[in-house]
Amino acid sequence: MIRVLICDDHAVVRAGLLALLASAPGIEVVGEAAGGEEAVATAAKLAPDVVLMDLQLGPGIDGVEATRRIASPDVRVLVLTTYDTDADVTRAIGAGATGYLLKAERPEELFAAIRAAAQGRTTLSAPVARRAASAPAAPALTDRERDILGQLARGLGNREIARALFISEATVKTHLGRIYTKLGVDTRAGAVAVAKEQRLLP
Amino acid sequence: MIRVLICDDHAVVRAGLLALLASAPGIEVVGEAAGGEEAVATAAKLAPDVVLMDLQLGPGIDGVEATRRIASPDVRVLVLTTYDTDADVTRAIGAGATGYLLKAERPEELFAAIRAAAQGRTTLSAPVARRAASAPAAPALTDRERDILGQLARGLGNREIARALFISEATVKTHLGRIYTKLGVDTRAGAVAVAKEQRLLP
DNA sequence: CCCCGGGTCAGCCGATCGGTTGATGCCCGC
DNA sequence: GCGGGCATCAACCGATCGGCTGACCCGGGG
Repeated sequence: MIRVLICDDHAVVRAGLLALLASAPGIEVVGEAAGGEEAVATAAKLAPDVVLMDLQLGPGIDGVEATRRIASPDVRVLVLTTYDTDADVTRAIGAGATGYLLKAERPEELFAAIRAAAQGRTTLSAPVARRAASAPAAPALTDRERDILGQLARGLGNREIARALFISEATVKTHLGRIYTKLGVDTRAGAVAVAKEQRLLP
Repeated sequence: MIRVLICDDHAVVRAGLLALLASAPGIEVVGEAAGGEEAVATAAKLAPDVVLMDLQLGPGIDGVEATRRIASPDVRVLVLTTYDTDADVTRAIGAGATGYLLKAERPEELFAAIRAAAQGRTTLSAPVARRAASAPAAPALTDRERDILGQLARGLGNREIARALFISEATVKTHLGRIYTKLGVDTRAGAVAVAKEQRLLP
């Protein structure tokens, strides 16, 4: 039996997955977690074979960070989430996830992915794999650029962003220019829109 | 038996709900739908007592519109979704939803809400009801203001927005000013951030 | 009938933004 | 040890934005 731990911040979804996986032969749900910290603690205690991990976990550490702390050859992490933006996929894989599935996938795919993950084999949802192949060159913002973008999304002006981050206004403008280029926009409003769309901000 | 139709664009979630509701006494799932149009058609054909409706349904008509077309004294619509923004709640209730539940709710609450909905009684998730009580005065943008906001979120300048909507630049600025006031911001970037946060745009 | 909310438009102002060019310092990998 | 990516800063420019005041038209409800 493959021992599975479910991590999702929505109780209804957890219960649904629990009931769904009960019908899957060879798979046994041994525990649930509603948040990142809880997932890390429960995974350490139960030592499951596979952790089904959602990326959006409300307050506390997010699914990527939880994945980073849990993933190991003994405990595989299979991401099961709604979105398939470049940023999410690359961050999750980078954090050590053994697979990346979309909730839109058919349940049989989920079962198969869990079994594959238990053996250390990676599974990517079709849309994810397809876009990974025809990589449109991911923008990949730097940490500092994300900082600026975060302040920008609060509606701050350049002067205010500068003060908030203890740098000069000139530097803010430089970073913004590069952000525009990477995101393919030319205004702050457009940058915020893309950032929210691509889930580049927490 | 209460006959239930499940509408959600995520196959895994549908399967989960199906399995979960199978364990609820007195509740019987008679069908599934992955999109708005499909939900309307299936509801018409099966005449379920309650439709479990997600608001985010990918392409096509959204959950609110589907609710509007389905809701009746014979077919109650119970919204089951992730977000609880003012805009979503008011639009759903306005469209005739008999209840508004969050996926974060405990499964027992879901069962109870389905039974309540079947009898025409309204159920609101605790967080939803709480905020409805202490109403912080919903902004409520006009149709035209939403139009402007939509173009703004594409990163367009005032001149471009004006051309896109066949109005003068002056009018765009007037609308923008009112949008800022209603959203409690004072820059276009801030307006886009709030719009995405509050899910004011499709 | 008149008022009011929503949409439209105008002109003016100072402040801010976006683009450009150029430069310095740091740390990492080859 | 040297290039290169990253972060930092400067000065300049024209274009745009945000705030303001005032105005017109339309449609519907009191």
